[in-house]
Amino acid sequence: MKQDKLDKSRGKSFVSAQQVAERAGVSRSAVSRTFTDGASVAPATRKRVLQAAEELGYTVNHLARGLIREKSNIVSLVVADINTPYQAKMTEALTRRLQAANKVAMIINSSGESTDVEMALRQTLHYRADATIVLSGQPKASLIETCLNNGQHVILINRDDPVPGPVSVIVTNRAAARQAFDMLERAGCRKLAVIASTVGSASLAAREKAFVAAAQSANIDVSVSRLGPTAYASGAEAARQVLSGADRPDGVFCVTDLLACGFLDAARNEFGIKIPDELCVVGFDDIEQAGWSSYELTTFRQPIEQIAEHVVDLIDHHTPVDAIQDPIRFQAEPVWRKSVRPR
Amino acid sequence: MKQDKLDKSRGKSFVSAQQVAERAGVSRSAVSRTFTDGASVAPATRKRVLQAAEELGYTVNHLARGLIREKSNIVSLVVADINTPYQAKMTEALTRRLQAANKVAMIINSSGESTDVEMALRQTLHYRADATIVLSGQPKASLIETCLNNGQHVILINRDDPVPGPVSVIVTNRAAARQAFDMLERAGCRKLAVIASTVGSASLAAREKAFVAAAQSANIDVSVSRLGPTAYASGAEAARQVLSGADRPDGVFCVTDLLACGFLDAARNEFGIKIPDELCVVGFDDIEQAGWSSYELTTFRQPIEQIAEHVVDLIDHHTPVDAIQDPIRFQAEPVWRKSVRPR
DNA sequence: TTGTATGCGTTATCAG
DNA sequence: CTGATAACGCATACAA
Repeated sequence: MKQDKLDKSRGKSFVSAQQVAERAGVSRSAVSRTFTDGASVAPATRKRVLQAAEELGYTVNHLARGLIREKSNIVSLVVADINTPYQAKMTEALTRRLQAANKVAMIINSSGESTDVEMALRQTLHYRADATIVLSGQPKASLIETCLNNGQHVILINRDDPVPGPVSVIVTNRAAARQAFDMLERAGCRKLAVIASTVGSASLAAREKAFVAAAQSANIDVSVSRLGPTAYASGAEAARQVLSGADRPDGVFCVTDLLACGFLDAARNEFGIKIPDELCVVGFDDIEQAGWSSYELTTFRQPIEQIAEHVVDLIDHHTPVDAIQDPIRFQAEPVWRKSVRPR
Repeated sequence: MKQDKLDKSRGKSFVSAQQVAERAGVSRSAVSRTFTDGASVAPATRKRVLQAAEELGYTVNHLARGLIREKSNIVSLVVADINTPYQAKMTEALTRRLQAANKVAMIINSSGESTDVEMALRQTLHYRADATIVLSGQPKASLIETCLNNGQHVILINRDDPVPGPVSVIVTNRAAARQAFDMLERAGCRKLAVIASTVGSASLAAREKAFVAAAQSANIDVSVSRLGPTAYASGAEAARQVLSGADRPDGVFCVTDLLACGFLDAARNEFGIKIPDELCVVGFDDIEQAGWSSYELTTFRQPIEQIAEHVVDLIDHHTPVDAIQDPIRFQAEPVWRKSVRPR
């Protein structure tokens, strides 16, 4: 008996409620009740159980608990480029708030191939996640439906696909892009360029199109460059192409801050262009680097904390919806720094 | 009967092996065997099961599987500043490789308070994670021991605490710091400064001390600044303090690239100092921004991919160790760019 | 190869 | 307030 307990405590294996019950001299149920919120258990019993648990190093097995409660408290985050400043920030906010709501984040790295997103969603199902938050990739509608059918909550962030079922949370891309045009137009820019990317999501495409539309309806010349992923190097490459031509643009809208940083660096260091005197640049996202003194980039801030808060709320209250939902929109606010001439 | 199946398939709830078995006209075990590697099942049966599963949208419940196999395939990652370039990169590499090894990463955000790390480790136990990888924070030895006692693998990355039990993976901080000194000394620097941080981990402290020791044994003057967390702003602030004095240093070792970026920006943009002509700067980590053309920072690269590969290997092979293990060391290689004068 | 029976660690239900 | 018992979904030893 005693021997058995000793073995267990050293035995490199998890302690069960049964063992705690034996040590405390109560039933399994008493132990269970001690660890479930709102269960009634006498203070004395509770105390004895708690002590036994402490001594044995007992921890409730959430795998088993999730099995019977049909609620795992796991939320999966499907994300591709966690190492990208924007995604990293979003991931940080989401995991922090999820944790505060007594949930835990399982992160699914869907980098690269198209099959990966599929695998990712599969994992989500394997572990019976209560919800899936998609930050990257374009999951097939059929897979989303599977998640939904299994009672999972599916939340799409900044991928405004016209898929019915999941809840979409997006930022006011079009309005912000129009505002970006206004900024540049008022700064006196008369020849514009927008730097987008080849792997653009719906959000990025929306920014690009809205900007172009605004420029065209104001009869101002615009060109569009897409040459590479949404990364620093692509922005620099775009600058090389766009700025080496005869008539350079005097105003540029980069669909992403990362692109803008690359563009700015190439423009200044390779072409010796003065920002914002000769060229104005507007970015999007307000990543940390946008505020660094080498960039001082005028951009649009995504309200990441608000988005994260809202998403976690959504999951917590779990309003199951059958109908097609309108996406929830958050305002992207302009952040004035020094890459655009004032007024 | 039939009605029941229909209800289940629409009923926003997960499908069980039982339901698949009924539809395929086989036993539960047949279904189970179809989905377990290396189990013997007739091709015909297998096919029928697979089809039924497909139709019903069945997915193996890894929670239940983990319960009986005593192996959840969950690995938890304890990390504080995921939004920091270095940690983000490491997290990306780890999650990607974990996934390739058929495991899934549960991320525990241990930002802020000291109790958080404790809570984090607790979560790790709740979900019966097979292993815990600690990237941030200083978990109490007692908690680590609890994890170990429960048969978990504990891996500490870049926190070379003298705790027996867990496996430590670290980078050759001291050697690299000495090399940093050599770089600066050969570049002709005669008055040095090291920029560290107030919340320094053991790794950061090791870099600082080794650099100072090297300088002192060569009879070269060194000062140490620690004013803030390991962040861009702290580096900039350090520059303001260090460079406003009468006799400025002509060589600086920043314990982290993030600090170095802040230092460089302040030095150039606020003091008009020419890098590397008037001042040489060396960083550590080789984050992406170190390669951006505004910085061109000479630094030391942490072999993140190698580390991640090794860590995942370690978890896969699960060599249980009772003895105190020597930390596994990886070489941090110098990356020459333009913030240090050549020769 | 297949099916039956048992157990994994929990919690919910129902008597007491 | 407490204890016995039946699920939860799955994998396996054993018998067929």
